Amino acid sequence: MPRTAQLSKTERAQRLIPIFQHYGYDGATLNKLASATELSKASLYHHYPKGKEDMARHALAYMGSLLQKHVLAPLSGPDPEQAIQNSLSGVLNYYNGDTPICLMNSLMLGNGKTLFGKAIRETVKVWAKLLSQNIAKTGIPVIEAQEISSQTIEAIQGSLILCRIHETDTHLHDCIQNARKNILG
Amino acid sequence: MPRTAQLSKTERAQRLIPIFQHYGYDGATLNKLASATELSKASLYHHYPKGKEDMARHALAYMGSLLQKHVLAPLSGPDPEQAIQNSLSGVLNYYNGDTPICLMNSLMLGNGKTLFGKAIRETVKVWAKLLSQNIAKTGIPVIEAQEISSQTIEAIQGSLILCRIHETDTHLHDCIQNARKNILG
DNA sequence: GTCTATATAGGGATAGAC
DNA sequence: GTCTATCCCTATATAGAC
Repeated sequence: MPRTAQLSKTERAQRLIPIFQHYGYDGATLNKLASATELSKASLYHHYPKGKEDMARHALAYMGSLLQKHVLAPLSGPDPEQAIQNSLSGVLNYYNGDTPICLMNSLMLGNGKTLFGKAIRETVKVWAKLLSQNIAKTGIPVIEAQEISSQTIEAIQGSLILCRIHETDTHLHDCIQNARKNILG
Repeated sequence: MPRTAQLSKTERAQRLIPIFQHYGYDGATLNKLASATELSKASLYHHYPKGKEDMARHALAYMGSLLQKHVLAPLSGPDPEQAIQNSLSGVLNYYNGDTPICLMNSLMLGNGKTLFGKAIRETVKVWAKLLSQNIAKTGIPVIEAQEISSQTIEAIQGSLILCRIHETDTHLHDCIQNARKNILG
């Protein structure tokens, strides 16, 4: 355990994330990022030599690790129905604010899309594939399982949009409830 | 018909919109907006005295008029099932690119959210209310109709996110197909 | 590893000629 | 109604002291 820095790498990522979520890549200024981390702009460059791009990359990587932990890893369990159940619950832990926001979505505009669009696309593909495989394992035809998987992820993303618009978390919770019903009966 | 300007107000709005859609409010620079309209930055200020805020406001207003025409007006028809059918078809006309993008969604970050968040929220509320009223008129209990309406708009927004990520329009078309089935059987 | 100070570019916005 | 030229400010990034 390094005892040198005031904030650990993880803690810094946790401070950077809300800025990118609320302002997007182009709207996230170094002044905002410096305030959030309680560092000077120059100090930020010590930790993130390539500047804002590095900061966003680390923020995205940290959220990627949380997605892995809460949403994707559960989909590798032995029992498909339990796996889906756990993964859907994990979605609520992954998107966990009063008004939950998807960092990947916030980074899909302007320079953010140019820099991270490909990585985000691949992440979403992995999620959709793992979910569809589990749905198929419950006895649903593969083609149909793929459709349900895709619709589920779309519903989650859509609910997050409405959460952002109405500044609430109810749409996401309702969405997960519906997903449970639709997939698991 | 004024024959003075090279581009009409509507034509200018049509040029500004893609910039705000792809870059968001903060990412849409005056240089990009000037290029898109084939005007100098100074000329833009003649048409939009308050600058970028005015440009985004006009872009949003123009898309609002299209939403009214394609999606909302049909919901005032006499036959609720036909109204829903026409409105869902209208959604495909409203979001009409190779990779359809929602301007309101692109403006829900950073300064865009500060400036237009309230107006966007009200627009979505109107849409949800009109849709739910029509669903209720088909004989579905009001509470349930509200849920279906909300879920439909969420599904549309979610499908647009996936269209943006995968650079396609298929998710939106599939979404509208499913909405037809879900609501109209 | 942190900071102040600074360099350089680009952003939004305006003046004023045509 | 359009433009060039300009202004001021902020944004990103770097230099170099501590």
